[in-house]
Amino acid sequence: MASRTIENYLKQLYLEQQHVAEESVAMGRLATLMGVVPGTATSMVKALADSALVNYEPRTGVKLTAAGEQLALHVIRRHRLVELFLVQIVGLDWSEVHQEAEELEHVISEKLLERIDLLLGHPKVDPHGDPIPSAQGQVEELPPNTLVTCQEGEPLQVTRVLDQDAAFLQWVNQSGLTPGSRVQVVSRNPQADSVCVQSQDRPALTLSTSAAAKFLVKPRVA
Amino acid sequence: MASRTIENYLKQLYLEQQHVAEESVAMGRLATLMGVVPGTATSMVKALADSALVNYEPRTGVKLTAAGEQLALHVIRRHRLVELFLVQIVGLDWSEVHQEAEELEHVISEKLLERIDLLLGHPKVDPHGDPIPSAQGQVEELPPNTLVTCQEGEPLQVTRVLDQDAAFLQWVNQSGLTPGSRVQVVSRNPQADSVCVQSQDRPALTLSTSAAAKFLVKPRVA
DNA sequence: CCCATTATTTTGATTAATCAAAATAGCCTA
DNA sequence: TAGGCTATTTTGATTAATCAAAATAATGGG
Repeated sequence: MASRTIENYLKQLYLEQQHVAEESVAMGRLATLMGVVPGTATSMVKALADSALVNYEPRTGVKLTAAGEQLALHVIRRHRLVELFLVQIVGLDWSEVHQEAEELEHVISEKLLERIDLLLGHPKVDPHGDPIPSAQGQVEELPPNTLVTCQEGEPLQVTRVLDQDAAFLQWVNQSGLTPGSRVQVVSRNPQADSVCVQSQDRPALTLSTSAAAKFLVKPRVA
Repeated sequence: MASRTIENYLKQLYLEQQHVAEESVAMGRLATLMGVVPGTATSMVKALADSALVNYEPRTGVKLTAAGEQLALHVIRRHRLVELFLVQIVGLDWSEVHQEAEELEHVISEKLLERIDLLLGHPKVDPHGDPIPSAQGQVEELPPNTLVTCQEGEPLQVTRVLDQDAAFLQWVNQSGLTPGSRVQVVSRNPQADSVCVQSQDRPALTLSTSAAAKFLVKPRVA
């Protein structure tokens, strides 16, 4: 069985790959996510590569293999089921369950996990709206909602930006629509072919429908 | 915070001290309980002694300090509350919860623990009949039941033998009334000053009231 | 009272995960 | 194209927990 350190590296890699358009994750980024110095990430990733859990390109980055992704998905399944369990059955507040699940995800037996899954009625999403992978490691890829397809006023979080053009991404940075930022659609105007978006505490921002379609979003429960 | 290894050493020491009449636990015994070679136990115990969690007499044995006992009791509280939670709320079988609790006891937050305690209505004993220490580390020492004071027919487990005489202990070994064995009182005869006891699948056994009083027992829930 | 058996302690290595700091590679700019 | 900056990798140490095996102490029988 993978150590909890390995499980955490795989999990972070999976989550990072989700909303980073580039295929592979840079070592520095991984080190930051894991809260270790870069050298530690390098040596850990080499070990993961030896176990065929990741593909590692020195000086370029790291990417999960199919096996690594499966393992990551199982950890994420545990995490998200535990979160929902703690909210629904135990009655903790959804804001405190992430930290708790961070530990529990590594120690819960398969048996207990499936019992929890049953108790919750095989749920599809966790309290944050994130999808729960199946026991077979399949994720219900949420129908990719964008700033164009989502509901007006719904609290959202940007998950991914589908355009790699540098100038575009620079503008994204300035406008505060980077992955992770909290946004909501204020209004749409089909005649003007525009979408008005509010990002965090910034002034509202109007962009074209085609530009808005480049932003994948997910529902936010905060 | 103590590592989970330290928590486990302290827990084992506490449990062992419970039903061993001698004050201190021998190193070899501790090593066996922890599933490590004797040398490992020695070096670990030295570290515990440096942290003032145990008193260590080289070549004699080890004994929890007040601080060590407090820590042990907190671990045991976690363990037993988790066990009861898994049976009552999650619906696992009482036979499988020990293993599960063995892991969970180290990672559950104080908050979650108290929530579970509340959910269960501040219970006094776990599914095995073992008392649950309070949040302040107080144990309700169960009134010391013996083969003389318990109910006839009640399923019991021997917890302690109060006579250190070697010949007596040898006889205890032969008769199968060692700590941990499952017994029940078949009948008592005040006139004959005797107690008839059945131990596991052995033939029933009759001993004097004074001999029977040397056996501490606790209720068994199997 | 000495020796053999047994329990315990020492010693020296090992493994996983980490850090600090030096070395190196890649890339961009002047 | 030559520096120079930045990200990455190497190298050498460290810590916690462990084992194997040698050394040592205690105990009990002859």
